[in-house]
Amino acid sequence: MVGDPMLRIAETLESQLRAAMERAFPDAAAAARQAGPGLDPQLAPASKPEFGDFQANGALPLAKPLGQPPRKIAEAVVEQLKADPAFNALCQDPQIAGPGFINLTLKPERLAAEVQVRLGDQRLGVPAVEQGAPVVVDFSSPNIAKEMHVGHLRSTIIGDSLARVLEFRGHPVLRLNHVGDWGTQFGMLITHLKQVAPEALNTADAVDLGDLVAFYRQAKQRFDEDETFQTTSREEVVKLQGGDPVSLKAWGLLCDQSRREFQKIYDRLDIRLSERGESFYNPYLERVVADLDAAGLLVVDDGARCVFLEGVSGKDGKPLPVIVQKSDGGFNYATTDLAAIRYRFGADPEGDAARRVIYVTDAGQANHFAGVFQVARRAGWVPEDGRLEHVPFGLVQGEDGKKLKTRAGDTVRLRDLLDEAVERAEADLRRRLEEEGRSEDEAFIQQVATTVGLAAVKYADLSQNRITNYQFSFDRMLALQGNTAPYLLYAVVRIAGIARKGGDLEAVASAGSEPLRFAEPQEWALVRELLKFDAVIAEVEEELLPNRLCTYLFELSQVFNRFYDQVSVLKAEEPARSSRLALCRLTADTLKLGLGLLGIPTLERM
RNA sequence: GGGGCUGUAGCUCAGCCGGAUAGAGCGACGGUUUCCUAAACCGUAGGUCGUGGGUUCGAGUCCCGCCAGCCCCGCCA
Repeated sequence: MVGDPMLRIAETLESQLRAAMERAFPDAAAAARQAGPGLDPQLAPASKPEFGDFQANGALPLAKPLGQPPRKIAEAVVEQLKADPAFNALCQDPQIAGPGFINLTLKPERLAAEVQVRLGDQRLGVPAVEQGAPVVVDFSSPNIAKEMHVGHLRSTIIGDSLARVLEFRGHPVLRLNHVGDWGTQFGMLITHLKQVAPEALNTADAVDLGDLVAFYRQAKQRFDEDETFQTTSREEVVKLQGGDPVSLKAWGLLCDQSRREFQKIYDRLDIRLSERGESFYNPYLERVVADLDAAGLLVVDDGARCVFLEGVSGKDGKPLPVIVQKSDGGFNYATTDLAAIRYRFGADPEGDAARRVIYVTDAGQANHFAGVFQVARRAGWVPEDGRLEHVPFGLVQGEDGKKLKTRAGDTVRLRDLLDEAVERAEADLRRRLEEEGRSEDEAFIQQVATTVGLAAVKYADLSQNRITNYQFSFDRMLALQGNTAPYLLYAVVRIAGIARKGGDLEAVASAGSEPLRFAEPQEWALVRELLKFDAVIAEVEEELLPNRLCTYLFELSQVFNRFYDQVSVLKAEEPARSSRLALCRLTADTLKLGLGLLGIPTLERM
């Protein structure tokens, strides 16, 4: 078990700095400890490479209380630091800069040693947690009888990536597909089909998914316009939820059909997912309502059973309700979500015993989840140390800046999007082959086009901070230049090329090799970039922001491309050659692992 | 009316616990290939961080007001 070298260095430095500050200013330290956690060295990664590896800003806030200029304070701290042999073993002489920053640069041999450690480590310096309670990641969640469209892409890809990161860290992850297979929509659809296409309700594959989508649209329209249809649909839902065999059979057929279509998309995108739809929680709904009642949280209002939220008021200043049972007796999505929360945190045979539950849905549902989470907490269904998190992402907007709506008909189907991505990647590849006079067989072209096209789609989505809305654009999403998946894949390909031309990447990673020797600034830049990986993974695990990983991998690729451009590897003399090969090896491993955590496979040639 | 999110270069976006001269990509302009894949590299131009206050040694970042866009607000999910 290697631990997390860079993180450990940061912690070591922090405690050394704190000790130095306390020796320099014992009175201030005592006072700070009295008031709170004590003196804070404010250690942070250096904001610019020329400042070294770390900067400590802790001298500045002391200027006022101590009545001394901050640079003088920094000098006193530095003096104490230089008296610490452990510090001197780690760092070069600290520099004081600007108004009173203390800049720290790690000793080169220390950095080289860290690279060496990671070369021999499968996990590249990222520690594995002890196996603990499961983490539930609820993502993708398409609706039965609807086709997956671009809106589902974000949830699917972001959720998958978060699950991969959590799994890599060693958490047992439950990837749950909370498909919309229950509720009013089925009442609508079954009622409509009974009238216009009854065969679809008792014969498998009597209609295909495209037809089903059309029927759904018609049913939705009738539901919005026709009060009688609305009532019949609601009755149908109650029958279904009550276990009526005819309704159940029809429902089962519809689900099977959609499920097969979803699976095709998941297979293409290499998404692993356990289906556990809304219907799964049906047997628990009554108890949810009963227990809310027993807890004294339930209020009947206008015939509906509600829990009124604390701290959230609606139009008239009245608290906002979460409706858990409709006036017609039917349950709705809030009830299902409550049952799901309870089940996921619940103890083993009747639950998942999770400690962290993550929902990857669009930001439009933020209010809904805030309400449901509050009710679950007040009902006592979230354990003390349980984390219940909504991971919202921005809406996919049309060219008009408005939400892309299913009903509007201008939705881009996910399968069409993926097809287009692969086609564009293929056309681009064929053009390159032509220009470069290369000749490749058809299998190679298909393989590369598929990988590049799908990677471009995934990366386009993941590389953006998920919280902001984005305007859907084929050109932007499928761009193959700049900060895109192909740029990262290309860096891997370049390293594979070095290996093909005689660079032994296996040997440099074996134990007992010569110490690494670096001299060029491009080498040091790459070393420093490589050593950030573990901190990035820790951050993604905590913040659930895959774009941080994307940014890192892009920067690593940039630094590598500069290195590759300006420093030759294979033609270098020893020991530079082996040391550079080692950097190539670790870069490739880091990119492969990092891209893998984004759900993107790499290539040897492209 | 209430609530949430967003507003940073021509466009699309990063910007971590408040830290030094606000960064990328695209687009524009100019350059680099007898050498490991040029899907690359280097350079130039481009900014009142929506706006007005406040907090403090220091604010794109925190607090308040305002403006703009999007989303949500009782029996759809």
